[in-house]
Amino acid sequence: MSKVAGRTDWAEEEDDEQNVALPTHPQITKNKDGTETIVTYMMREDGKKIKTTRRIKKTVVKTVVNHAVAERKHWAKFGQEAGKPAGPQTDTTSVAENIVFRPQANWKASADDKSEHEKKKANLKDAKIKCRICSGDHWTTKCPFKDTMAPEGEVGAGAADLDEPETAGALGGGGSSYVPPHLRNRGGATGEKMGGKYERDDLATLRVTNVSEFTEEQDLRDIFSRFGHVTRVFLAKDRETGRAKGFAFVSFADRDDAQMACAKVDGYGLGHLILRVEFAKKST
DNA sequence: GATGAGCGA
Repeated sequence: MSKVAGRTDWAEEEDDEQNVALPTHPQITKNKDGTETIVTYMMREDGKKIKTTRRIKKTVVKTVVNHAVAERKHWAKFGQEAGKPAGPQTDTTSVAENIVFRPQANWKASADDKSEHEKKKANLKDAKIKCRICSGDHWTTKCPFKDTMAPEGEVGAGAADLDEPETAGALGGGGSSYVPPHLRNRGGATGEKMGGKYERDDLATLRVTNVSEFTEEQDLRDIFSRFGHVTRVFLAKDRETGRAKGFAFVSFADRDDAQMACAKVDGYGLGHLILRVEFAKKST
């Protein structure tokens, strides 16, 4: 002990060959300088006794004690820890700094930002929307006549395609030049049901449900790509939180591969959940 | 249990 007192390090381990019964509780000695020396003994699996001496500096901290937690600390240990003394055992438990959750310091500001954003959005919504085809209060692209009529002052959609082949998609017509990626290049070699029933070529698309929120698109790609060429993986996520919503779409180049994957992956366990796979239906 | 997002006025 006197040897220990002169040391500057706070913890050390040393073997002890003594053949006496080991104390089951830590031996705590209060030192004059306000520190405490805690000596614990334990038996290692190979029969060696380990004596651990720790010298700690006590700081007075006012702590809010959760009574349920405090009470649990006195429960008898069970399982592999059965019979061990109270408190963390150094051979199985490492005690680390308590991690405290702190909301962002400027959370209020960011909340304000958001409401600003919402306001802007609302303003946009309130702004006058007038369909360029029928002058109704909807977007031109949403016009019920967009397939049959061109916006006022413009040539028909089909003719526009011929006149301006560089605009990747004025097809489907309807005014706005923007065409979302998945609708571009329609009229290519892919569409079997160009009659207009399918918004997207979903003939070889599987809907995967019961997907854990920890799953990523790559995980799904890894699973499905062994059945054939996966052309697209879409994992539905909440746009606000970024959390996976629990379902996904996986498209194959070949419908037969999709069929096989559907049969094989349905019921496959990913994470803690069991995947459910079926052919996708047209989205609403 | 859930059938994808995207622009624009």
